[in-house]
Amino acid sequence: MDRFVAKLRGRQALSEEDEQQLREAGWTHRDYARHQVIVRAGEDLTEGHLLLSGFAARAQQDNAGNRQIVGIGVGGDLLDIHGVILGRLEQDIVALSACQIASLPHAKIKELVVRSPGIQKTVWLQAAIDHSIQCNWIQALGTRRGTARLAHLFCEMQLRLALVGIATEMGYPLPLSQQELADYAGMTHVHLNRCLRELREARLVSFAQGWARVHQWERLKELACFDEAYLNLRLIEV
Amino acid sequence: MDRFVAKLRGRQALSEEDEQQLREAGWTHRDYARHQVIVRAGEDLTEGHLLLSGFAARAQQDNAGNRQIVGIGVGGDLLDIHGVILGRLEQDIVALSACQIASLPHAKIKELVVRSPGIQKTVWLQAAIDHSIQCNWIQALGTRRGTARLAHLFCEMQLRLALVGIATEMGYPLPLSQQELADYAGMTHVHLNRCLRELREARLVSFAQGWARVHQWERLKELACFDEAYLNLRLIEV
DNA sequence: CGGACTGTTGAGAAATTTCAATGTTGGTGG
DNA sequence: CCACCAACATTGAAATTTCTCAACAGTCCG
Repeated sequence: MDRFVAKLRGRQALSEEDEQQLREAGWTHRDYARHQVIVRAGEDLTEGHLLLSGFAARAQQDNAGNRQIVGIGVGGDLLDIHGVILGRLEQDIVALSACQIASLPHAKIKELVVRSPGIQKTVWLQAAIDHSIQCNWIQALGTRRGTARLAHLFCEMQLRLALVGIATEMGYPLPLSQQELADYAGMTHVHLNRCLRELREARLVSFAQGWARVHQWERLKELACFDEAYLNLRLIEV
Repeated sequence: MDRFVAKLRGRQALSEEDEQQLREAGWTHRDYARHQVIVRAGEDLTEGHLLLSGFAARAQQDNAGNRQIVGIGVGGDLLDIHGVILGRLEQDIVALSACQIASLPHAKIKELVVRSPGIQKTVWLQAAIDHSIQCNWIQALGTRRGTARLAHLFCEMQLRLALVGIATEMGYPLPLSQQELADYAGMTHVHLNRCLRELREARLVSFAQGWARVHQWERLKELACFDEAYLNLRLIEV
């Protein structure tokens, strides 16, 4: 059942005992449809959410109604680590596709973390990688524009999804509308559309009907100034 | 000596015992001058760094040489929490002003965190707030431009510095050159200069010689669509 | 005094947004 | 099966923002 708990284990060298504890912690499984809200901003939060399959967005809205997607979660991601300590999130977490979610009460998470150094490390590691991804996205927003910014996005997704076996040589799913992608990339959907066309015509990446395909990895990386070190894809020893 | 350890305590309700443990953990004190590198990107990292006084920037550079400041640390901030688990950072941490730093070996940090739930909570809380700040900065970069983006920056700094008693009704220090501020705001220093002028002429904020002063807090907040909830300024119970 | 860094301004070029219109697709009910 | 509607995608053109290039003033320091 929980191939993603196993995935976490494989990546971060959890012991069998830790894995056992995780599996039997008493996860509640729930399915969400596209556009359903998984966690609502500002509401009291008593459970942590693990995304087993599908795509989820962390979206923030300001008083003026502008929406910014501040992060995208993919299979195997803990979606609201920081909610455990704060007891709420400032962002909505929204399903971008059909999602399978496993959730666990905060109390139980805290207990697991205290009891097992391996689990604690796993959680911290995910937090550290999330942080790293955000830093790099800030860099992309601040220093790159148009096509280069999008190139970064497609590079990052390619690697994150390859890690969990979702991206193949046929490309990968990325179930966002152009409007949603624009909310993530920090540009208007009109401009996004034109940038996508440029990338397509340069035969670097194509994106249509929620499916992305990288045609020229090296040149795309170059355009994006993409350095994958920040994703910490290789194992880290305890 | 450690008024900032005490500050952490005050804010997050550490027990006296925790505070005692923190104080006596064996911090190494070091002073840095403006522009000195405190942590270098990619190098092995064996200590965590607490900024006692001064300002520090997390700065990231890409192959093309573009520099982005992804965060600013102020007195009382743990600068490299995530380095504890990753063993290195992808960013340089650079002193923006004279800085007093207290550092502690990772092993000791891990030990403290395991031994004391209060300290663990303090560290997590800081990580969660850092995350929150980053999310909001991503939102600012993605949805606001020019003066509104800067307005957000000045609002945030006002509150973060007021919390540690640095911002008063006379304003607050912000020891960045316009070039550095531009590297943070994701715009050119030329454009930044013009935006600063606009803010000054609108009598919302003034910034000169490393000193910022907010003249019309409410109107500034409004321009920035600033909602301070994300800073979690109020206490959170254990 | 000269040199480096910082801040300021102007003007034209380029990127991006805004507004508006049109095409395309997929689903739903008749 | 078709008509129709609602998202979604695409394009054009003008307005606005931002960048680039270039020049110049101020300050600090050796």
